[in-house]
Amino acid sequence: MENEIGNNFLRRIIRNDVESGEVTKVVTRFPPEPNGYLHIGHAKSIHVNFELAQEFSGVCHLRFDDTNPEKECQEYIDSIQEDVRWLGYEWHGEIRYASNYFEQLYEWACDLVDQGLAYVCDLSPEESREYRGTLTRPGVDSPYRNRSSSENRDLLERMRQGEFDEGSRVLRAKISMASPNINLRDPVLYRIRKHEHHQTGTSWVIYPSYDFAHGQEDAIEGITHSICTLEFEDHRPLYDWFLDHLPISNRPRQFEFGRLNTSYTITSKRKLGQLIEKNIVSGWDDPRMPTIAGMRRRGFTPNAIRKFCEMIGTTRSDGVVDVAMLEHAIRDDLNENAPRAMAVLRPIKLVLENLPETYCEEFQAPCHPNRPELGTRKISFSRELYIDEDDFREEANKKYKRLVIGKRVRLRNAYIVQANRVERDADGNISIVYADLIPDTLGSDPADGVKAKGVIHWVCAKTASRASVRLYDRLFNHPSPDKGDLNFLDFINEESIGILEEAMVEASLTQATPEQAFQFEREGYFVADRYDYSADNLVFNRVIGLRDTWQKIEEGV
RNA sequence: UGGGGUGUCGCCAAGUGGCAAGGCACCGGGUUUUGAUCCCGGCAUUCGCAGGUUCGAAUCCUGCCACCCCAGCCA
Repeated sequence: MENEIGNNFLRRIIRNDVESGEVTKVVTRFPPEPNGYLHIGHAKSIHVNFELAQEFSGVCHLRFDDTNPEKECQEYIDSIQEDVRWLGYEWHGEIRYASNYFEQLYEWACDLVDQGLAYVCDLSPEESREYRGTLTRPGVDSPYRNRSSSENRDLLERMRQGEFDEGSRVLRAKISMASPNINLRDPVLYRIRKHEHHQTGTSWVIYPSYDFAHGQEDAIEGITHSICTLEFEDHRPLYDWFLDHLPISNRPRQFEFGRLNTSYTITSKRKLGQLIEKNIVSGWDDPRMPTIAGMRRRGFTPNAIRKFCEMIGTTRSDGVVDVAMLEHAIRDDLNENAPRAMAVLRPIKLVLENLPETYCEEFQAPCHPNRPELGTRKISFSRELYIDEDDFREEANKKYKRLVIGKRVRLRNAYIVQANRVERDADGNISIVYADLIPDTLGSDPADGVKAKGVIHWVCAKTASRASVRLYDRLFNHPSPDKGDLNFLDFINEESIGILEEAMVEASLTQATPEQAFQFEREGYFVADRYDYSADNLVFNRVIGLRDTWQKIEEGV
């Protein structure tokens, strides 16, 4: 297994711990705050935590770090659980909540107070900021720093009783205002928030801070390896400080890895929220969103997302992963697993004039060219077909391998045809191409030896169904839309969605199920929309196009 | 100018003193009833830079440079 997915520093650390007997049962956790939808960056974290636990026969918890009721709600709790499950992971035991431990956390706070290691501070938020100092200047002790334990205890209890206003007091650890690590300058442990909590209702008006909660939550749950992202590295001394000074026997240890950044993508919850507010996208699950829900609706598979996470590795360096890698992951999965079908996105009619009006034939076409075990599906063929307007030109150079007047082309899974002439509509656009079917070319080359240059897809006009096809593309046209001073809103790709209402698809596609993915041959991978697809309202989303070297050639000319 | 990190091909990433894996992207060629897939080949004399130690350094030492994170009663 380790050869399969390579090596990384976390795996090495855990392996050492297990081999040395330091750790007997590996326990990790994925600890999201329920204040938004999960995105591709979370997927990496989920993957890291669950896979590591699995690899070492351990377990992984799902814990909601719900210490800030103002930003959290049940909708997010529900969506997060759904997304984790959809990705294919099952957490160990019940869902955990930081709020399950509020009483214990409070007791520990009292403990610190009794030890003279925490105090109630009456500084306002503004004053507090001034006393904290700056990156280069040490902080100054709060005038309330030396209150007696009993006074602190009294004040803390009254904070809990709701006697004081929000912002008027906090409980702080007494560490050092001169620490070069700003997180150690008497950090806040509890703040007053008279806000209903989605889990605990109105039973609390004071809430623990992240720093005071996280390590202790880990200890309570017996977490052995607490894995988080790099920005928490400066908090580790504090994480350890609480464990050192509280009556806790478990020793979880924190390790940090580099957050995922992907080109042409933003993952800031605030900014993603703005896209929704400004109606640039339809919601958290818009198929262009980098959220798990969005990617799911777009047609990504859990398998592809997991593969992607393996591909990018886990390190302590922070870089930007090319979104092309993500695109590769989904193409790779769908190429292997998606059944093929034919769909004409921009139809023009092809009439085979040498066939009788009533001509009708049926073929069995393989569902997958490289996997015969996936079976076949029935496709029908008649005098009138639809082909894509891009697949016909009245004249073209020899690089163009599709249908041209006087030339031949193979109809995928069917006969070779030769174009004769066109008919135009009132606007002068080609509306019908007339052609002849070359007899006896089903599964073999023409008797006259004149082969077809290329292959195009088609659908039978008699049996095809109209479908709505949504062509999605990258949401941004800049590789780092929110880097530095850039405003991501300036780089919205206006062509990130294109809706084709008149696509024509082969009859078998009326039998799809929502979220089923197909390769529309020569076009790309498409998925039946999770919500809007039904047998009488065919709606497909383009997940990703096929690799297109022809387009490169054309653009290069 | 304080503290904590990171620097290996365009991107991700192995490598942990013995002579630069792999993937993505890209470029050639072959197969092909998808201009797809697949297959074959190419793609870092060099590891941020400069010194030093060593028979030997991406790996050890010294100095420098660049970039990221931290001054929420957010997580």
